[in-house]
Amino acid sequence: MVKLSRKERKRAERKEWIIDAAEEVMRRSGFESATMDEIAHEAEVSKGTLYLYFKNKASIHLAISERGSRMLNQSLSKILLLELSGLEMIKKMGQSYLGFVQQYPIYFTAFSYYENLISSNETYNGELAIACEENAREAMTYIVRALQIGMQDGSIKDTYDPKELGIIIWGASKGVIHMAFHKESRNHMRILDDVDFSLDSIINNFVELLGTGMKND
Amino acid sequence: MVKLSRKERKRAERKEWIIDAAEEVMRRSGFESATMDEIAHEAEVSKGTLYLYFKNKASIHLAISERGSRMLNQSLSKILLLELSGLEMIKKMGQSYLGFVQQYPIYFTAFSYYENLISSNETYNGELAIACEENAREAMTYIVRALQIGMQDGSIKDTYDPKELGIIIWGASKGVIHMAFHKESRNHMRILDDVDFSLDSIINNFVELLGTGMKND
DNA sequence: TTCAAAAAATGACCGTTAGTCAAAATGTAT
DNA sequence: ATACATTTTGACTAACGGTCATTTTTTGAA
Repeated sequence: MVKLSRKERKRAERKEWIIDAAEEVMRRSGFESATMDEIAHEAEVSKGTLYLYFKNKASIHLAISERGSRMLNQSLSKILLLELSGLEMIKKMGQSYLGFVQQYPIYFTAFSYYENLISSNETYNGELAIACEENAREAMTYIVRALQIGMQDGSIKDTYDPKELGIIIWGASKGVIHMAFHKESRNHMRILDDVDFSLDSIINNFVELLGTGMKND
Repeated sequence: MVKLSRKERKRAERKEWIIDAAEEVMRRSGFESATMDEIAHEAEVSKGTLYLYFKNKASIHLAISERGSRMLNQSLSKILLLELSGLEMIKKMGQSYLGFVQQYPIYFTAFSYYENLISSNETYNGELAIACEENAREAMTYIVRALQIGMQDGSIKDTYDPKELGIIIWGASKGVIHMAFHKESRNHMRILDDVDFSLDSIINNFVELLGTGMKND
């Protein structure tokens, strides 16, 4: 049993190593343009080996998304442990999400990609996809928990259903950060060119706006 | 000059015809899976002909996005002509956007796709891409105009910068609709499965929430 | 240490698809 | 009717994701 476990550990390490390589290649070329040959080369294995560890290219992408969402959850979960009002927790989560996106843009790109492909690809049903969904569900529970805390401590209106409000906050945050993020990282999206607000300013105002909307008077 | 114009008109018609076919194929198979051969077959032309009208596959996708964003703008622009307060205009725009997405899901998918690919593909710099950007900028001006009207008629707080608020509203709306939309159209995204709110309910509450946040007290 | 059986890794190969281009078909003007 | 210009065609190429027979490495019993 010990031997099997060592083998498994080695296999897991190798898998992580391949994900590292894939992240690097995708950082350079984007998910579409990254080829399996490139990834294999970067990981210093043959192409065939990639397929011993991952079913196909989409699986590699999913593995990156899973890793990213797990990391994000870790930082969100900590917020619930702080001595804050529910409303402040929600605000903190927004900032935390932004910080995550800024620190690891590759994961944000991966998430966006994931959501676009999920509907059209068979692979997005397997084990890894379920893990991603599970992570997303977990993130949602953190938000809902903070909302419930806020409704209890009186910092957040209790006229909304916390679950529904959670979906709204989650979706809206993603949308705003998506937009603001693209403003930072691209030469395209010219809608935003004649607007010189910083990403932080946009997010802060957004959090303020949502906060006012759900604040208890 | 008249002859040249006729020729040009014919060419433009043919182009629209190809876009129609491409939309149909992508509705069936999704953008990724749609092949140029399929599109050619659907449009009843040879593959080579596609390339006489569009530089490449990405261009066809852009043409669809351009068409969609032009349609959306048309419905947004009408709202500015109504006898409404600025705040009501903004709410109406949100509903209008939702209606558009529900009526023409293919364009919403195209927009999402567009935003994911824009950074990685060369084609997203040419004439069509500029037209898309121009449409997006135009949509933004409608939102900003409504916000300015609202700040003038007193229905919207004037503590925010209208342009910045415009970006926030636009981004947040896209995010919420994106999420709610996927809930409707997919069997995935299981975060949302144990939540049985309707798309309309989510959007209404979102509009309500944002509205409260920017309402003048 | 030796060796054979099992496991892991390899890369030449295959099918598919975006994109090209020489040849064919169609349109136009005299 | 003919010659010239324009448009269309589809066989072809290159590149990529994915496969699998073969080679290399690991393992453990003698």
